[in-house]
Amino acid sequence: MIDSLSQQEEEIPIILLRESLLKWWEVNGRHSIPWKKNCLGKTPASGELLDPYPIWIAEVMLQQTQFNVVLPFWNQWMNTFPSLDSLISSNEEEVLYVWQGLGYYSRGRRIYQAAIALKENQKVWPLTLEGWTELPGIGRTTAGSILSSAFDLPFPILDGNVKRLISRLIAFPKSPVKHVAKFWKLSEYLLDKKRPRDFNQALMDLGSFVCKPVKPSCNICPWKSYCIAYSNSKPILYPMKSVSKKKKISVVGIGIVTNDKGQILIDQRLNDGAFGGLWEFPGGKQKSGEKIEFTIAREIKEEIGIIVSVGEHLITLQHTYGQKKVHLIVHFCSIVKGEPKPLSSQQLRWVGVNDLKDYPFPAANERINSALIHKYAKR
DNA sequence: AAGACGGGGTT
DNA sequence: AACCCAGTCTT
Repeated sequence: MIDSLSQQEEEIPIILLRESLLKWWEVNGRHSIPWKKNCLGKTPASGELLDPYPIWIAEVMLQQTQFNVVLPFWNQWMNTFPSLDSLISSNEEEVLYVWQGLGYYSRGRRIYQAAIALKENQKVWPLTLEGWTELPGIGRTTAGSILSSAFDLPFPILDGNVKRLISRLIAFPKSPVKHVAKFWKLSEYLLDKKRPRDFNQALMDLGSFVCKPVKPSCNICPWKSYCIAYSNSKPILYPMKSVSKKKKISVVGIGIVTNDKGQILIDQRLNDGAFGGLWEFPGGKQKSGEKIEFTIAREIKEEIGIIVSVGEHLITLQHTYGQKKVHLIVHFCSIVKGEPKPLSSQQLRWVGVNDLKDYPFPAANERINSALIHKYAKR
């Protein structure tokens, strides 16, 4: 049972670790976080309750975004939506407007969805892990942060900082990603149950100021004398990475459906999901054993509800985005039967080749568009 | 170009 | 439960 604590780990000196960390934090931690002040603008006493609303907003903003980036957006947010009630009486569009520039817009959308859910729950703030995690956009780490920050309740956290700290502390020889259960147990085990708010913040501060991913400042680390990676080895080796899997190539068949006016059929993707709201030519992923012409016909039947015959090849291109490689194989098609319907997109449109430039396409499609323009110019 | 990252979705 | 994903930033 690798995910439970070994005897050796149960002997790690938690009392000394807690004491030394909190002592370090009192001098060197971040103590000017606006959402961690009470209504008098003071640092709260142990056990004192804080308003969860500003903390919730901050913690969601802090997902994959650094503190100094978040701060101005949080200020703007609190000016625009100072309370849960003001957020509820607003709408998604205004929320996204305030979110503009912060990235990961689904976070903003989920905050709004969660606000609506809270309203239906009589606007009572949850006091349990499940109560928070069932809200959109809140996983276990964010829930633990909110519960410990707002109510000083003893819930652990496990973000990248904590995974790195623990990996180094015990010189864990594998990727934490594969052993999250064990890391959750260790985070809970380490947590000072008498001062969860301060302790979790101290963990984060230690991770961002001292136990950094590169160039950790071990010489000033309060855990220097307890850290196995420091004493034995090189801290920089941890956390271990999981063996990188090679990115898989997917093959996508795309149809240029034309009508007798020489127009081309394009569709607008749904707003949520990949390339939300952008326009594309109909098509989709090739299934194993499928001929690409069949893929195109099948996808167009599923997405547009028409039967097409797949004709001349236009272009094949490769594109890499994120972790994925795609091969796009593009064929002309003509309608054999049926009336186009937007079965899995927002809308369809017949457009002339010269009007394609007026519609936003995913980057990979630009080369298809220029191939089309080229082709039509020669006719 | 490739990896890290927290929540969520899928299998 | 074990993966995989989208989107953004860092290396």
